[in-house]
Amino acid sequence: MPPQPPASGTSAPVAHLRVQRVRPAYRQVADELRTQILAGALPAGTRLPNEGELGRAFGVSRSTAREALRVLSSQHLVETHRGVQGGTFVSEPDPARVVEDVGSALGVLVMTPQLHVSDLLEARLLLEPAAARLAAQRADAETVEAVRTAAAAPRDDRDPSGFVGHLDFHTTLLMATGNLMLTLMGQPVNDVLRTRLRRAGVEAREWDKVDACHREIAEHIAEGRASEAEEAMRDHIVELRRLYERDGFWA
Amino acid sequence: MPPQPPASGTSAPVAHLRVQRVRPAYRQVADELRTQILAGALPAGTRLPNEGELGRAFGVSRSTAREALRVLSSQHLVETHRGVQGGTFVSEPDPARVVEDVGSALGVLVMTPQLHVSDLLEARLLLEPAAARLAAQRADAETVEAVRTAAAAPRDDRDPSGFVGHLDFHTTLLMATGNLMLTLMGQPVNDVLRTRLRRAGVEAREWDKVDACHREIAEHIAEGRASEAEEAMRDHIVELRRLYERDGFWA
DNA sequence: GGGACGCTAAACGTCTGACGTATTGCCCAC
DNA sequence: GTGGGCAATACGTCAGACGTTTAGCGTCCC
Repeated sequence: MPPQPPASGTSAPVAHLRVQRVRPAYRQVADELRTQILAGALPAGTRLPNEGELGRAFGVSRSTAREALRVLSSQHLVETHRGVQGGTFVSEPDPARVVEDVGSALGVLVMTPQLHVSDLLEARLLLEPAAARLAAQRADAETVEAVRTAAAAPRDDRDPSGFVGHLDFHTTLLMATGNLMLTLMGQPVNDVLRTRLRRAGVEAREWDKVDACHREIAEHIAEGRASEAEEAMRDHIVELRRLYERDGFWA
Repeated sequence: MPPQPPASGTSAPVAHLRVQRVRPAYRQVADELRTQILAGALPAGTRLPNEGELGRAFGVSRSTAREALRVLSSQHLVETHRGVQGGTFVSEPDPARVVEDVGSALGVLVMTPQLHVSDLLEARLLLEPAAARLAAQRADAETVEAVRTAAAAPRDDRDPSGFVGHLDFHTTLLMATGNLMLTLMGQPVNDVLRTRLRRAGVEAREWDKVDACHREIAEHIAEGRASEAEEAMRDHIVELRRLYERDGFWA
Protein backbone atom coordinates (compact mmCIF):
# COMPACT_ATOMS: atom_id res chain seq x y z
CA MET A 1 0.00 0.00 0.00
CA PRO A 2 2.27 2.80 -1.24
CA PRO A 3 1.12 6.33 -0.48
CA GLN A 4 -1.30 7.16 -3.24
CA PRO A 5 -0.01 9.81 -5.58
CA PRO A 6 -1.85 13.12 -5.65
CA ALA A 7 -5.08 12.48 -7.46
CA SER A 8 -5.66 14.34 -10.64
CA GLY A 9 -7.77 17.33 -9.74
CA THR A 10 -8.24 19.21 -6.53
CA SER A 11 -7.28 18.27 -3.01
CA ALA A 12 -6.22 14.72 -2.33
CA PRO A 13 -8.24 13.44 0.61
CA VAL A 14 -5.23 12.34 2.64
CA ALA A 15 -7.05 12.35 5.91
CA HIS A 16 -5.19 9.66 7.80
CA LEU A 17 -1.66 10.61 6.98
CA ARG A 18 -0.59 12.79 9.86
CA VAL A 19 3.12 12.68 10.40
CA GLN A 20 4.89 12.49 13.70
CA ARG A 21 7.40 15.31 13.55
CA VAL A 22 8.91 14.83 16.99
CA ARG A 23 8.52 11.87 19.22
CA PRO A 24 7.19 12.82 22.64
CA ALA A 25 9.56 12.37 25.53
CA TYR A 26 7.58 9.57 27.12
CA ARG A 27 7.86 7.64 23.88
CA GLN A 28 11.59 8.20 23.64
CA VAL A 29 12.08 7.01 27.18
CA ALA A 30 9.90 3.96 26.57
CA ASP A 31 11.72 3.13 23.35
CA GLU A 32 15.12 3.46 25.00
CA LEU A 33 14.13 1.20 27.88
CA ARG A 34 12.54 -1.29 25.51
CA THR A 35 15.69 -1.41 23.44
CA GLN A 36 17.77 -2.08 26.52
CA ILE A 37 15.42 -4.81 27.69
CA LEU A 38 15.30 -6.52 24.31
CA ALA A 39 19.05 -6.29 23.99
CA GLY A 40 19.40 -8.15 27.24
CA ALA A 41 21.05 -5.28 29.06
CA LEU A 42 18.22 -5.45 31.58
CA PRO A 43 17.51 -9.14 32.17
CA ALA A 44 14.21 -10.34 33.55
CA GLY A 45 13.87 -9.64 37.23
CA THR A 46 16.00 -6.53 37.16
CA ARG A 47 14.70 -3.79 39.37
CA LEU A 48 14.68 -0.41 37.70
CA PRO A 49 15.38 2.77 39.66
CA ASN A 50 12.31 4.30 41.23
CA GLU A 51 10.24 6.57 39.09
CA GLY A 52 11.81 9.75 40.38
CA GLU A 53 15.36 8.63 39.77
CA LEU A 54 14.42 7.12 36.44
CA GLY A 55 13.01 10.42 35.33
CA ARG A 56 16.07 12.27 36.54
CA ALA A 57 18.31 9.81 34.70
CA PHE A 58 16.51 10.64 31.45
CA GLY A 59 16.17 14.31 32.23
CA VAL A 60 12.39 14.21 32.40
CA SER A 61 9.87 14.62 35.15
CA ARG A 62 8.42 11.78 37.15
CA SER A 63 5.08 12.02 35.31
CA THR A 64 6.78 11.55 31.98
CA ALA A 65 8.78 8.61 33.26
CA ARG A 66 5.55 7.10 34.58
CA GLU A 67 3.86 7.40 31.19
CA ALA A 68 6.80 5.59 29.65
CA LEU A 69 6.48 2.86 32.24
CA ARG A 70 2.76 2.55 31.53
CA VAL A 71 3.59 1.87 27.89
CA LEU A 72 6.13 -0.81 28.72
CA SER A 73 3.89 -2.30 31.34
CA SER A 74 0.99 -2.60 28.92
CA GLN A 75 3.33 -4.48 26.61
CA HIS A 76 4.21 -6.80 29.47
CA LEU A 77 7.85 -5.84 29.37
CA VAL A 78 7.87 -4.59 32.93
CA GLU A 79 5.59 -4.84 35.93
CA THR A 80 5.27 -2.61 38.95
CA HIS A 81 4.61 -3.38 42.58
CA ARG A 82 3.80 -1.05 45.43
CA GLY A 83 5.18 -0.80 48.92
CA VAL A 84 8.72 -0.94 50.19
CA GLN A 85 10.61 -3.55 48.19
CA GLY A 86 8.24 -2.54 45.42
CA GLY A 87 9.25 -0.81 42.23
CA THR A 88 9.39 -1.59 38.55
CA PHE A 89 10.81 -4.93 37.47
CA VAL A 90 11.64 -6.34 34.07
CA SER A 91 9.11 -9.07 33.34
CA GLU A 92 9.74 -12.70 32.61
CA PRO A 93 8.55 -13.49 29.05
CA ASP A 94 5.19 -15.20 29.31
CA PRO A 95 3.64 -17.10 26.39
CA ALA A 96 0.20 -16.90 27.96
CA ARG A 97 0.32 -13.11 27.75
CA VAL A 98 1.30 -13.29 24.12
CA VAL A 99 -1.63 -15.56 23.43
CA GLU A 100 -3.96 -13.13 25.18
CA ASP A 101 -2.65 -10.17 23.28
CA VAL A 102 -2.76 -11.84 19.92
CA GLY A 103 -6.26 -13.08 20.63
CA SER A 104 -7.37 -9.59 21.51
CA ALA A 105 -5.82 -8.16 18.37
CA LEU A 106 -7.47 -10.85 16.27
CA GLY A 107 -10.77 -10.09 17.91
CA VAL A 108 -10.46 -6.55 16.68
CA LEU A 109 -9.36 -7.48 13.18
CA VAL A 110 -12.10 -10.04 12.78
CA MET A 111 -14.64 -7.26 13.05
CA THR A 112 -13.27 -5.75 9.86
CA PRO A 113 -13.67 -6.96 6.32
CA GLN A 114 -9.93 -7.59 6.28
CA LEU A 115 -10.11 -10.74 8.35
CA HIS A 116 -13.00 -13.09 7.91
CA VAL A 117 -14.05 -15.83 10.27
CA SER A 118 -13.61 -18.29 7.46
CA ASP A 119 -9.95 -17.29 7.37
CA LEU A 120 -9.65 -18.34 10.98
CA LEU A 121 -11.32 -21.65 10.25
CA GLU A 122 -9.01 -22.24 7.35
CA ALA A 123 -5.99 -21.49 9.49
CA ARG A 124 -7.27 -23.85 12.11
CA LEU A 125 -7.78 -26.52 9.49
CA LEU A 126 -4.18 -26.08 8.60
CA LEU A 127 -2.74 -26.01 12.10
CA GLU A 128 -4.57 -28.53 14.20
CA PRO A 129 -4.36 -31.62 12.00
CA ALA A 130 -0.62 -31.03 11.73
CA ALA A 131 -0.51 -30.58 15.48
CA ALA A 132 -2.33 -33.88 15.96
CA ARG A 133 0.23 -35.61 13.78
CA LEU A 134 3.15 -34.13 15.67
CA ALA A 135 1.57 -34.96 19.00
CA ALA A 136 1.11 -38.56 17.93
CA GLN A 137 4.74 -38.71 16.91
CA ARG A 138 6.22 -37.10 20.00
CA ALA A 139 3.95 -37.25 22.99
CA ASP A 140 5.42 -38.98 26.02
CA ALA A 141 3.34 -40.88 28.56
CA GLU A 142 2.57 -37.88 30.70
CA THR A 143 1.48 -35.77 27.76
CA VAL A 144 -0.71 -38.56 26.45
CA GLU A 145 -2.37 -38.71 29.82
CA ALA A 146 -3.03 -34.97 29.72
CA VAL A 147 -4.58 -35.26 26.28
CA ARG A 148 -6.75 -38.15 27.39
CA THR A 149 -7.88 -36.24 30.43
CA ALA A 150 -8.75 -33.21 28.35
CA ALA A 151 -10.72 -35.36 25.94
CA ALA A 152 -12.64 -36.98 28.76
CA ALA A 153 -13.18 -33.83 30.78
CA PRO A 154 -16.81 -33.03 31.44
CA ARG A 155 -17.87 -30.16 29.26
CA ASP A 156 -18.99 -27.50 31.67
CA ASP A 157 -21.57 -25.75 29.58
CA ARG A 158 -22.76 -23.11 31.96
CA ASP A 159 -19.41 -22.59 33.59
CA PRO A 160 -16.97 -21.55 30.91
CA SER A 161 -13.37 -21.38 32.01
CA GLY A 162 -14.50 -22.74 35.32
CA PHE A 163 -11.76 -24.08 37.51
CA VAL A 164 -8.02 -24.09 37.26
CA GLY A 165 -6.53 -27.09 35.59
CA HIS A 166 -9.27 -27.59 33.05
CA LEU A 167 -7.80 -26.94 29.69
CA ASP A 168 -9.63 -27.14 26.43
CA PHE A 169 -8.92 -30.25 24.39
CA HIS A 170 -7.65 -28.30 21.43
CA THR A 171 -5.35 -26.27 23.64
CA THR A 172 -3.97 -29.38 25.27
CA LEU A 173 -3.35 -30.91 21.91
CA LEU A 174 -1.49 -27.88 20.64
CA MET A 175 0.72 -27.98 23.69
CA ALA A 176 1.24 -31.70 23.27
CA THR A 177 3.25 -31.03 20.14
CA GLY A 178 6.04 -29.68 22.29
CA ASN A 179 6.29 -26.77 19.88
CA LEU A 180 5.26 -23.61 21.65
CA MET A 181 4.95 -21.78 18.36
CA LEU A 182 2.00 -23.91 17.36
CA THR A 183 0.21 -23.04 20.59
CA LEU A 184 1.03 -19.40 20.05
CA MET A 185 -0.59 -19.48 16.62
CA GLY A 186 -3.47 -21.81 17.25
CA GLN A 187 -4.67 -20.75 20.65
CA PRO A 188 -5.64 -17.17 19.78
CA VAL A 189 -7.58 -18.46 16.81
CA ASN A 190 -9.48 -20.87 18.99
CA ASP A 191 -10.11 -18.19 21.57
CA VAL A 192 -11.64 -15.88 19.01
CA LEU A 193 -13.79 -18.62 17.56
CA ARG A 194 -14.99 -19.72 20.98
CA THR A 195 -15.79 -16.17 21.96
CA ARG A 196 -17.83 -15.61 18.85
CA LEU A 197 -19.52 -18.94 19.27
CA ARG A 198 -20.53 -18.06 22.79
CA ARG A 199 -21.69 -14.60 21.87
CA ALA A 200 -23.78 -16.04 19.07
CA GLY A 201 -25.46 -18.27 21.63
CA VAL A 202 -24.82 -21.48 19.80
CA GLU A 203 -26.55 -24.31 21.57
CA ALA A 204 -24.91 -27.51 22.67
CA ARG A 205 -26.69 -29.88 20.37
CA GLU A 206 -24.05 -32.21 19.17
CA TRP A 207 -21.42 -31.85 21.76
CA ASP A 208 -21.52 -35.50 22.64
CA LYS A 209 -20.47 -36.21 19.08
CA VAL A 210 -17.73 -33.65 19.42
CA ASP A 211 -16.52 -35.32 22.57
CA ALA A 212 -16.49 -38.66 20.83
CA CYS A 213 -14.26 -37.20 18.15
CA HIS A 214 -11.94 -35.86 20.80
CA ARG A 215 -11.65 -39.25 22.45
CA GLU A 216 -10.95 -40.92 19.15
CA ILE A 217 -8.20 -38.45 18.36
CA ALA A 218 -6.75 -38.86 21.81
CA GLU A 219 -6.56 -42.60 21.31
CA HIS A 220 -4.85 -42.23 17.97
CA ILE A 221 -2.27 -40.01 19.63
CA ALA A 222 -1.84 -42.39 22.54
CA GLU A 223 -1.13 -45.20 20.13
CA GLY A 224 1.19 -43.10 18.05
CA ARG A 225 -0.90 -43.39 14.90
CA ALA A 226 0.18 -40.12 13.35
CA SER A 227 -1.65 -40.25 10.05
CA GLU A 228 -4.88 -41.44 11.64
CA ALA A 229 -4.70 -38.71 14.26
CA GLU A 230 -4.14 -36.10 11.59
CA GLU A 231 -7.00 -37.34 9.47
CA ALA A 232 -9.39 -37.64 12.38
CA MET A 233 -8.57 -34.12 13.46
CA ARG A 234 -9.12 -32.82 9.96
CA ASP A 235 -12.52 -34.45 9.83
CA HIS A 236 -13.29 -33.06 13.24
CA ILE A 237 -12.42 -29.51 12.27
CA VAL A 238 -14.42 -29.77 9.08
CA GLU A 239 -17.33 -31.00 11.12
CA LEU A 240 -17.03 -28.12 13.56
CA ARG A 241 -16.81 -25.75 10.65
CA ARG A 242 -20.07 -27.10 9.33
CA LEU A 243 -21.62 -26.57 12.72
CA TYR A 244 -20.45 -22.99 12.82
CA GLU A 245 -21.70 -22.35 9.32
CA ARG A 246 -25.11 -23.79 10.01
CA ASP A 247 -25.54 -21.54 12.98
CA GLY A 248 -24.53 -18.69 10.72
CA PHE A 249 -22.87 -16.70 13.42
CA TRP A 250 -20.53 -14.92 11.11
CA ALA A 251 -23.28 -12.75 9.74
CA MET B 1 0.70 -25.32 35.41
CA PRO B 2 -1.56 -25.57 38.42
CA PRO B 3 -0.48 -23.67 41.50
CA GLN B 4 1.78 -26.03 43.31
CA PRO B 5 0.32 -27.22 46.59
CA PRO B 6 2.00 -26.10 49.81
CA ALA B 7 5.19 -28.06 50.05
CA SER B 8 5.58 -30.34 53.00
CA GLY B 9 7.52 -28.42 55.59
CA THR B 10 8.00 -24.77 56.29
CA SER B 11 7.17 -21.74 54.19
CA ALA B 12 6.39 -22.29 50.55
CA PRO B 13 8.69 -20.08 48.45
CA VAL B 14 5.93 -18.28 46.62
CA ALA B 15 8.10 -15.52 45.33
CA HIS B 16 6.33 -14.55 42.13
CA LEU B 17 2.80 -14.69 43.32
CA ARG B 18 1.99 -11.15 44.30
CA VAL B 19 -1.69 -10.49 44.13
CA GLN B 20 -3.32 -7.39 42.81
CA ARG B 21 -5.78 -6.39 45.53
CA VAL B 22 -7.12 -3.29 43.88
CA ARG B 23 -6.71 -2.30 40.30
CA PRO B 24 -5.22 1.16 39.95
CA ALA B 25 -7.54 3.79 38.62
CA TYR B 26 -5.63 4.25 35.37
CA ARG B 27 -6.06 0.55 34.72
CA GLN B 28 -9.77 0.65 35.41
CA VAL B 29 -10.22 3.57 33.07
CA ALA B 30 -8.16 1.87 30.38
CA ASP B 31 -10.10 -1.36 30.77
CA GLU B 32 -13.42 0.41 30.61
CA LEU B 33 -12.47 2.30 27.47
CA ARG B 34 -11.03 -0.83 25.89
CA THR B 35 -14.23 -2.69 26.59
CA GLN B 36 -16.26 0.03 24.96
CA ILE B 37 -13.99 0.09 21.93
CA LEU B 38 -14.02 -3.67 21.50
CA ALA B 39 -17.77 -3.74 21.95
CA GLY B 40 -18.10 -1.33 19.06
CA ALA B 41 -19.59 1.43 21.16
CA LEU B 42 -16.70 3.61 20.05
CA PRO B 43 -16.13 2.87 16.36
CA ALA B 44 -12.84 3.59 14.67
CA GLY B 45 -12.37 7.27 14.02
CA THR B 46 -14.38 8.37 17.03
CA ARG B 47 -12.91 11.35 18.78
CA LEU B 48 -12.82 10.96 22.53
CA PRO B 49 -13.31 13.94 24.83
CA ASN B 50 -10.15 15.82 25.63
CA GLU B 51 -8.06 14.50 28.47
CA GLY B 52 -9.47 16.86 31.04
CA GLU B 53 -13.08 16.05 30.29
CA LEU B 54 -12.31 12.36 30.01
CA GLY B 55 -10.79 12.42 33.45
CA ARG B 56 -13.74 14.31 34.85
CA ALA B 57 -16.13 11.83 33.25
CA PHE B 58 -14.40 8.99 35.10
CA GLY B 59 -13.90 10.96 38.27
CA VAL B 60 -10.13 10.96 38.01
CA SER B 61 -7.51 13.59 37.34
CA ARG B 62 -6.12 14.40 33.99
CA SER B 63 -2.82 12.64 34.76
CA THR B 64 -4.64 9.41 35.51
CA ALA B 65 -6.70 9.69 32.36
CA ARG B 66 -3.50 10.26 30.43
CA GLU B 67 -1.88 7.14 31.83
CA ALA B 68 -4.93 5.19 30.75
CA LEU B 69 -4.64 6.64 27.28
CA ARG B 70 -0.95 5.73 27.12
CA VAL B 71 -1.91 2.14 27.80
CA LEU B 72 -4.54 2.07 25.06
CA SER B 73 -2.27 3.92 22.69
CA SER B 74 0.54 1.42 23.17
CA GLN B 75 -1.95 -1.29 22.28
CA HIS B 76 -2.84 0.63 19.11
CA LEU B 77 -6.42 1.00 20.16
CA VAL B 78 -6.28 4.79 20.10
CA GLU B 79 -3.94 7.42 18.77
CA THR B 80 -3.45 11.01 19.80
CA HIS B 81 -2.74 14.13 17.82
CA ARG B 82 -1.82 17.58 18.97
CA GLY B 83 -3.12 20.97 18.07
CA VAL B 84 -6.62 22.22 17.47
CA GLN B 85 -8.58 19.48 15.76
CA GLY B 86 -6.27 17.20 17.70
CA GLY B 87 -7.29 14.87 20.44
CA THR B 88 -7.56 11.16 21.00
CA PHE B 89 -9.12 9.02 18.28
CA VAL B 90 -10.11 5.38 18.16
CA SER B 91 -7.69 3.64 15.79
CA GLU B 92 -8.48 1.71 12.67
CA PRO B 93 -7.45 -1.92 13.14
CA ASP B 94 -4.16 -2.42 11.33
CA PRO B 95 -2.81 -5.88 10.51
CA ALA B 96 0.70 -4.50 10.06
CA ARG B 97 0.73 -3.38 13.67
CA VAL B 98 -0.36 -6.80 14.81
CA VAL B 99 2.45 -8.37 12.84
CA GLU B 100 4.93 -5.99 14.42
CA ASP B 101 3.70 -6.66 17.93
CA VAL B 102 3.65 -10.39 17.53
CA GLY B 103 7.08 -10.32 16.00
CA SER B 104 8.39 -8.33 18.93
CA ALA B 105 6.81 -10.70 21.41
CA LEU B 106 8.26 -13.68 19.58
CA GLY B 107 11.64 -12.03 19.60
CA VAL B 108 11.47 -11.92 23.37
CA LEU B 109 10.22 -15.46 23.76
CA VAL B 110 12.81 -16.88 21.43
CA MET B 111 15.48 -15.77 23.83
CA THR B 112 14.08 -18.14 26.44
CA PRO B 113 14.33 -21.92 26.52
CA GLN B 114 10.56 -21.99 26.08
CA LEU B 115 10.66 -21.19 22.38
CA HIS B 116 13.43 -22.55 20.26
CA VAL B 117 14.41 -21.36 16.83
CA SER B 118 13.77 -24.85 15.54
CA ASP B 119 10.15 -24.39 16.63
CA LEU B 120 9.93 -21.39 14.36
CA LEU B 121 11.41 -23.31 11.49
CA GLU B 122 8.96 -26.12 12.04
CA ALA B 123 6.06 -23.71 12.09
CA ARG B 124 7.33 -22.16 8.91
CA LEU B 125 7.63 -25.56 7.33
CA LEU B 126 4.00 -26.06 8.16
CA LEU B 127 2.70 -22.70 7.04
CA GLU B 128 4.47 -21.73 3.89
CA PRO B 129 4.03 -24.85 1.77
CA ALA B 130 0.32 -24.69 2.56
CA ALA B 131 0.36 -21.03 1.65
CA ALA B 132 2.03 -21.84 -1.65
CA ARG B 133 -0.69 -24.36 -2.40
CA LEU B 134 -3.46 -21.92 -1.60
CA ALA B 135 -1.81 -19.19 -3.60
CA ALA B 136 -1.57 -21.48 -6.61
CA GLN B 137 -5.23 -22.30 -6.27
CA ARG B 138 -6.52 -18.79 -5.80
CA ALA B 139 -4.15 -16.15 -7.08
CA ASP B 140 -5.58 -13.85 -9.71
CA ALA B 141 -3.55 -12.24 -12.46
CA GLU B 142 -2.58 -9.22 -10.45
CA THR B 143 -1.47 -11.28 -7.48
CA VAL B 144 0.53 -13.59 -9.69
CA GLU B 145 2.29 -10.59 -11.08
CA ALA B 146 3.14 -9.40 -7.58
CA VAL B 147 4.56 -12.80 -6.69
CA ARG B 148 6.61 -12.89 -9.85
CA THR B 149 7.95 -9.43 -9.17
CA ALA B 150 8.88 -10.34 -5.64
CA ALA B 151 10.66 -13.46 -6.85
CA ALA B 152 12.59 -11.50 -9.44
CA ALA B 153 13.35 -8.53 -7.23
CA PRO B 154 17.02 -7.82 -6.85
CA ARG B 155 18.18 -8.89 -3.44
CA ASP B 156 19.50 -5.74 -1.85
CA ASP B 157 22.08 -7.20 0.44
CA ARG B 158 23.47 -4.11 2.04
CA ASP B 159 20.22 -2.22 2.08
CA PRO B 160 17.76 -4.27 4.10
CA SER B 161 14.18 -3.04 4.00
CA GLY B 162 15.33 -0.49 1.52
CA PHE B 163 12.61 1.26 -0.39
CA VAL B 164 8.88 1.22 -0.18
CA GLY B 165 7.21 -1.34 -2.35
CA HIS B 166 9.84 -4.00 -2.06
CA LEU B 167 8.30 -6.85 -0.19
CA ASP B 168 10.00 -10.05 0.69
CA PHE B 169 9.07 -13.01 -1.47
CA HIS B 170 7.78 -15.01 1.43
CA THR B 171 5.68 -12.13 2.63
CA THR B 172 4.21 -11.63 -0.80
CA LEU B 173 3.39 -15.27 -1.03
CA LEU B 174 1.64 -15.31 2.33
CA MET B 175 -0.47 -12.38 1.22
CA ALA B 176 -1.18 -14.05 -2.09
CA THR B 177 -3.27 -16.65 -0.29
CA GLY B 178 -5.92 -14.05 0.32
CA ASN B 179 -6.09 -15.25 3.89
CA LEU B 180 -4.85 -12.53 6.18
CA MET B 181 -4.57 -14.98 9.04
CA LEU B 182 -1.75 -16.81 7.30
CA THR B 183 0.17 -13.58 6.93
CA LEU B 184 -0.48 -12.77 10.54
CA MET B 185 1.00 -16.08 11.61
CA GLY B 186 3.79 -16.44 9.12
CA GLN B 187 5.16 -12.93 8.88
CA PRO B 188 6.25 -12.55 12.51
CA VAL B 189 8.03 -15.88 12.27
CA ASN B 190 9.88 -14.77 9.19
CA ASP B 191 10.72 -11.44 10.77
CA VAL B 192 12.28 -13.10 13.78
CA LEU B 193 14.25 -15.52 11.64
CA ARG B 194 15.49 -12.78 9.39
CA THR B 195 16.53 -10.65 12.34
CA ARG B 196 18.50 -13.47 13.90
CA LEU B 197 20.01 -14.32 10.57
CA ARG B 198 21.19 -10.80 10.10
CA ARG B 199 22.48 -10.50 13.65
CA ALA B 200 24.40 -13.72 13.21
CA GLY B 201 26.09 -12.21 10.18
CA VAL B 202 25.21 -15.02 7.82
CA GLU B 203 26.87 -14.47 4.50
CA ALA B 204 25.14 -14.44 1.17
CA ARG B 205 26.70 -17.52 -0.28
CA GLU B 206 23.89 -19.33 -1.97
CA TRP B 207 21.37 -16.65 -2.48
CA ASP B 208 21.34 -17.12 -6.20
CA LYS B 209 20.13 -20.63 -5.56
CA VAL B 210 17.52 -19.28 -3.19
CA ASP B 211 16.34 -16.87 -5.83
CA ALA B 212 16.09 -19.69 -8.34
CA CYS B 213 13.84 -21.56 -5.94
CA HIS B 214 11.69 -18.48 -5.56
CA ARG B 215 11.28 -18.12 -9.28
CA GLU B 216 10.41 -21.77 -9.66
CA ILE B 217 7.73 -21.50 -6.98
CA ALA B 218 6.39 -18.35 -8.53
CA GLU B 219 6.02 -20.11 -11.86
CA HIS B 220 4.20 -23.02 -10.26
CA ILE B 221 1.80 -20.56 -8.69
CA ALA B 222 1.36 -18.66 -11.92
CA GLU B 223 0.44 -21.87 -13.68
CA GLY B 224 -1.86 -22.97 -10.91
CA ARG B 225 0.12 -26.12 -10.12
CA ALA B 226 -0.87 -26.34 -6.48
CA SER B 227 0.85 -29.56 -5.50
CA GLU B 228 4.05 -28.66 -7.29
CA ALA B 229 4.09 -25.25 -5.66
CA GLU B 230 3.58 -26.79 -2.24
CA GLU B 231 6.30 -29.36 -2.76
CA ALA B 232 8.76 -26.86 -4.15
CA MET B 233 8.16 -24.58 -1.22
CA ARG B 234 8.65 -27.42 1.20
CA ASP B 235 11.97 -28.27 -0.39
CA HIS B 236 12.93 -24.64 -0.33
CA ILE B 237 12.18 -24.27 3.38
CA VAL B 238 14.06 -27.43 4.18
CA GLU B 239 16.97 -26.11 2.22
CA LEU B 240 16.88 -22.81 4.08
CA ARG B 241 16.69 -24.68 7.34
CA ARG B 242 19.84 -26.54 6.42
CA LEU B 243 21.54 -23.25 5.66
CA TYR B 244 20.52 -21.87 9.03
CA GLU B 245 21.69 -24.95 10.80
CA ARG B 246 25.07 -24.98 9.12
CA ASP B 247 25.70 -21.43 10.19
CA GLY B 248 24.74 -22.52 13.66
CA PHE B 249 23.30 -19.22 14.67
CA TRP B 250 20.89 -20.62 17.21
CA ALA B 251 23.69 -21.50 19.61
C1' DG C 1 11.03 -16.75 75.42
C1' DG C 2 7.78 -16.34 71.88
C1' DG C 3 4.23 -14.42 69.27
C1' DA C 4 1.08 -10.70 68.03
C1' DC C 5 0.63 -5.86 67.35
C1' DG C 6 1.86 -1.60 65.55
C1' DC C 7 5.14 1.69 63.71
C1' DT C 8 8.11 3.25 59.93
C1' DA C 9 10.17 3.81 55.57
C1' DA C 10 10.18 3.12 50.58
C1' DA C 11 7.84 3.32 46.39
C1' DC C 12 3.96 3.56 43.68
C1' DG C 13 -0.80 5.97 42.93
C1' DT C 14 -3.24 10.20 42.48
C1' DC C 15 -4.28 15.06 42.44
C1' DT C 16 -3.67 19.96 41.41
C1' DG C 17 -2.21 23.70 38.79
C1' DA C 18 0.63 25.67 35.69
C1' DC C 19 3.15 26.47 31.47
C1' DG C 20 5.09 24.98 26.93
C1' DT C 21 4.11 23.77 22.14
C1' DA C 22 2.16 21.96 17.99
C1' DT C 23 -1.53 22.60 14.86
C1' DT C 24 -5.15 24.73 12.43
C1' DG C 25 -8.40 28.07 11.00
C1' DC C 26 -9.37 32.73 10.38
C1' DC C 27 -8.64 37.46 9.69
C1' DC C 28 -6.25 41.19 7.98
C1' DA C 29 -3.04 43.62 5.36
C1' DC C 30 -0.86 44.08 1.06
C1' DG D 1 -6.52 37.04 -4.31
C1' DT D 2 -2.89 35.68 -1.62
C1' DG D 3 0.32 35.54 2.00
C1' DG D 4 1.47 36.01 6.74
C1' DG D 5 0.43 36.48 11.42
C1' DC D 6 -2.78 35.82 15.44
C1' DA D 7 -5.77 33.13 18.41
C1' DA D 8 -7.89 29.00 20.08
C1' DT D 9 -7.55 24.21 21.25
C1' DA D 10 -5.71 20.15 23.09
C1' DC D 11 -1.81 17.49 23.86
C1' DG D 12 3.07 17.44 26.22
C1' DT D 13 5.68 18.38 30.27
C1' DC D 14 6.85 19.95 34.68
C1' DA D 15 6.75 20.66 39.79
C1' DG D 16 5.19 19.62 44.20
C1' DA D 17 2.25 17.53 47.37
C1' DC D 18 -0.30 13.96 49.69
C1' DG D 19 -2.48 9.33 50.02
C1' DT D 20 -1.88 4.21 49.99
C1' DT D 21 0.27 -0.14 49.99
C1' DT D 22 3.66 -3.19 51.56
C1' DA D 23 7.44 -5.33 54.06
C1' DG D 24 10.48 -5.22 57.73
C1' DC D 25 11.44 -4.54 62.38
C1' DG D 26 11.02 -3.28 66.98
C1' DT D 27 8.32 -3.48 71.08
C1' DC D 28 5.19 -5.06 74.32
C1' DC D 29 2.49 -8.35 76.58
C1' DC D 30 1.52 -12.94 77.74
